[in-house]
Amino acid sequence: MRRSAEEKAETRRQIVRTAGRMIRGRGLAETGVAEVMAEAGLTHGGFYRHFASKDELAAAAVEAAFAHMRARLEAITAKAPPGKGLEALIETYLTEAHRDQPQHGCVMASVGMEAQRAGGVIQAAYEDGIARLLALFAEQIVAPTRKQQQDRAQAVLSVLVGGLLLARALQHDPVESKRALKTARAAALTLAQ
Amino acid sequence: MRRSAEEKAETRRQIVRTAGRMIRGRGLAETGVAEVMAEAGLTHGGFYRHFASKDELAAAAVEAAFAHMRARLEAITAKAPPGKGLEALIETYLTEAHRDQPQHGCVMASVGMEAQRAGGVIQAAYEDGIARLLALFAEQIVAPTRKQQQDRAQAVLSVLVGGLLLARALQHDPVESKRALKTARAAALTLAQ
DNA sequence: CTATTTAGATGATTGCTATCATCTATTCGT
DNA sequence: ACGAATAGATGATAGCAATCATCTAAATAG
Repeated sequence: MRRSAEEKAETRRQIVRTAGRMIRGRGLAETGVAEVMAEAGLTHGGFYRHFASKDELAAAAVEAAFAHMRARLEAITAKAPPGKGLEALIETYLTEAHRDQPQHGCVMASVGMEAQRAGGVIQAAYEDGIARLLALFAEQIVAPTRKQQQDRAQAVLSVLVGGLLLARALQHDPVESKRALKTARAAALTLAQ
Repeated sequence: MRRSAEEKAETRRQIVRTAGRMIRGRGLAETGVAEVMAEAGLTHGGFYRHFASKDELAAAAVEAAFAHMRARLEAITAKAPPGKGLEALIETYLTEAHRDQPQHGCVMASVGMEAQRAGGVIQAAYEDGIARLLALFAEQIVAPTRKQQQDRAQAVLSVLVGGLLLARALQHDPVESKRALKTARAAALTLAQ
């Protein structure tokens, strides 16, 4: 059942999208090739027509997830009033929706250490994604020097990720978890300036 | 080759300690029962004399790792000059040593989301560990009200974990990685007051 | 001192996962 | 239109991991 080049590319995108969701939602090791293919409406056999290995799929998924996030964040800063871009980013990141849906959220918060430990192409895609994310944050920060912009971007990203992780860890106590989100939002704003 | 009750307890401690190291260093899914036992100087067969399942071992390992960390951190605050306890905690957490040795470090930073997703006893041990860690931090924070103490503890823990994660993600660029540690230390100090 | 218990070793077993060989139906180059 | 190429399906295969049955030698109860 051969498909056209365009159909193949769309299939590939679909596989990558599905893998990205599953990896963030269930973890790298817990996501199997066959499951991804089934979820994408295919069987496991055709997988290797698209990827040389599970690792290459995972790397593509990490890359795509970061790219998708950047696109969303850029759209948000574009819509925000001038000078309020970073605030908008912070508000978007530290929400209950993001806490409750890791499968659609930040790779760093869902599979950070796993991607790091994986090594090879996965780690490379992860590290690249982080670097670009940092750059995106830095752009939105007003500071006297470039160095200070970058410093603050690092600080802000740190609280965002740590705050989200903490909010998830406290999820069994909804009040406490919401508090963690709120506290982290305030902290991020403080560190931004 | 039956052992005395004392020997058995020591063997168990050894298994838990080994598992804690391996789980933090390599990940939950990547750590096998047989490997843990081998690393502990035993064969895989005796495992079920000590634990009902891999999950129970993992839960025990998470709990022990948190307990060990609390003990270390409490020792550090005890040695610090009065009023400087939190500063000492921050300095200890955000070091290159901690960045480079996840197998001896904070569970939240090494297997946070994995433990969360695992559910059951592992998740329970993880969430309990976080709660106690937060309490330990709160104790060291000087603030007008208890609520403010807890808020700041949440904020500080968030930067610590996020900062460590970021420093690890930037490890390929040692300068940038050290900068992330330094920035996060400064941010944590700011948020503490 | 003997009988019973059991820590740990050995060796299945079962189930899952990544990967690959082969098949088939379709599409594209010519 | 026709033959080569290939996307995806079907169906192995190989390896690994968790769990368990059984065995053994030592320790403890009586």
